[in-house]
Amino acid sequence: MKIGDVARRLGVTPQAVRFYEERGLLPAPKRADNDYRDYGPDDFERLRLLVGLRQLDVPLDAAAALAVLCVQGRCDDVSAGLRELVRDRRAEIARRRAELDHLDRNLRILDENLVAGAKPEHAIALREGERDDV
Amino acid sequence: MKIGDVARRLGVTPQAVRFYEERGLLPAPKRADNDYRDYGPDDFERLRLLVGLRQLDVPLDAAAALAVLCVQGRCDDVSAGLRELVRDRRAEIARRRAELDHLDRNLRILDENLVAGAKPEHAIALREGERDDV
DNA sequence: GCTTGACTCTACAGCTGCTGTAGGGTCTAG
DNA sequence: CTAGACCCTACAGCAGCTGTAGAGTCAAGC
Repeated sequence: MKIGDVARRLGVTPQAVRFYEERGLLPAPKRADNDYRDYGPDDFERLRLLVGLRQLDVPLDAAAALAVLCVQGRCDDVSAGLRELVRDRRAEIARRRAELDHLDRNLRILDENLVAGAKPEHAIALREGERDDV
Repeated sequence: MKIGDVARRLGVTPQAVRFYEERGLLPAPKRADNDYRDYGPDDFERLRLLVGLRQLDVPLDAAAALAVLCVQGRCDDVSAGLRELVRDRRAEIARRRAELDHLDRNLRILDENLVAGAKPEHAIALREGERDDV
């Protein structure tokens, strides 16, 4: 299979696939006579795992490490590592959600102040983190 | 005021402040005899606005543009631009929240599957965007 | 007067995870 | 034979900084 085919099937760009290879996160597939990359089922599977993990927002290096364990059939290690990773990811997501909520609240307050006629330079105050005048 | 002082008061690093200046988002302050940057009240105020807007996750260029209008006293323009920006930011936040929720749901499902003893390589499927096997 | 430590300066590399561009080669259909 | 869709490499760029190297400056304490 050519790079465009695997990329299409996995919903990524050919550049991304080359990028993974260049970073050593995927083994280089064999090349056809015209020097085109030629992906076999194993290559495809490994890339599929990598892409699937990336869609779960797993950092690239961790995703690659898990994918390699996976194709080596070391499922138990993978399972353990993966559950830990999932825990971390979900904690991070909770954190980011809280951040977004906080941000949204501040933006709402800013908007309300502006509607009420507050001058922008006063409405834009520093929030939490460092105080100044307020 | 020296760069470390303004940075501390605004809760950012001196490098960040230099970075803003280098990118033309802040005017270069005058220099003391020893070539240290010397920030006056106006410099400080402009930086304060910039930092405040950044804390609201306003993109750097937009934040800089608003800050300059602000210190020029064109409050009405600022107010209008700012309200529009706030609207965009909040929409973006809602979008990102939805993404995070989606992600968290998928991670939860993955975790449940792993707990139930599913093999990782099957549990890690591609979600929405491109189908494959599921 | 000397050292120590905390600051300042410039200039540039690196981070994440790709995307885009330039400048070429290759394959396929009409 | 040509047009268009693909493939190749190599490198620059994005956001918004952070970190590092190498050097100067300043205040306090001995």
